[in-house]
Amino acid sequence: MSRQLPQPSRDSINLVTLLAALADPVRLTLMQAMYSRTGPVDCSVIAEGVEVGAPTVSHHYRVLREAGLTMTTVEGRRRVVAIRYEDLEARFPGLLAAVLTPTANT
Amino acid sequence: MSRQLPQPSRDSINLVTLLAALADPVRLTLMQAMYSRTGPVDCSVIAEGVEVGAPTVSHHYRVLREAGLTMTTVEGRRRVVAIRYEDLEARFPGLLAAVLTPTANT
DNA sequence: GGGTACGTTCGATGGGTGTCAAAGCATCGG
DNA sequence: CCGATGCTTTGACACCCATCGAACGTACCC
Repeated sequence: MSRQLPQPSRDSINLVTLLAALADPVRLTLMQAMYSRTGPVDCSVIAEGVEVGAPTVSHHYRVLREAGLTMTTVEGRRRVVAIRYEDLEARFPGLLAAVLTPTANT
Repeated sequence: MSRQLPQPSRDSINLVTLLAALADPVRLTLMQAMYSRTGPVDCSVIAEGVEVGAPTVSHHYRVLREAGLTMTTVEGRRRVVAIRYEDLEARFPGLLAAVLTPTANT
């Protein structure tokens, strides 16, 4: 079956915490990879192209989830992750698009 | 006369650096205070309502400027600061509004 | 059950950062 | 010229954080 990892409620998402979560090269890369796909994706798929070890990737996924950016469900021994589009759009309209659109990169 | 403190060019503004600059309570407060006003404002006016010492405020202004968020000019012994609206809008459209609109707060 | 795969947690380490007190440095006013 | 003002710089301190190696848990499969 599928469990659901704990995450903050929509209303308790903090802007500073959210920005701090995005202000890291690895986490921003992960978010952009998720944003370019539609719907939930396997964690390991997203983590390709990231040059850090597995424990570090796990740490970053946790930070993203605890900041309210992502939603993680456990399916067997895999983790499936998805961006919380609706919650984030309701709370900070336009933020995701402004930060994650490919145009925004160098 | 009025000097102009050094700042990154529009094209060299880095998203991660920018997000890191915004991911601090004091700096976000300063940015929101500037955003609610129109045009350049005296630094000390903005810094009211911030509960840190003068050296710390100076440090935060520097971080904002070096991240490309603000523009500081020296007028006599005062500093005048302004958000770089056009550069930021050209580089990351919608970002300022998404982060600094009062709706975004708790 | 035993082995393998996938992810997490723990402990340690190195670097970065927010904060302040004290000192420094221009600038304005008398 | 001299004191006061406004802000910066320096040095120090405490704290947080990204990273890794090693060990730990589960879940799948033969």
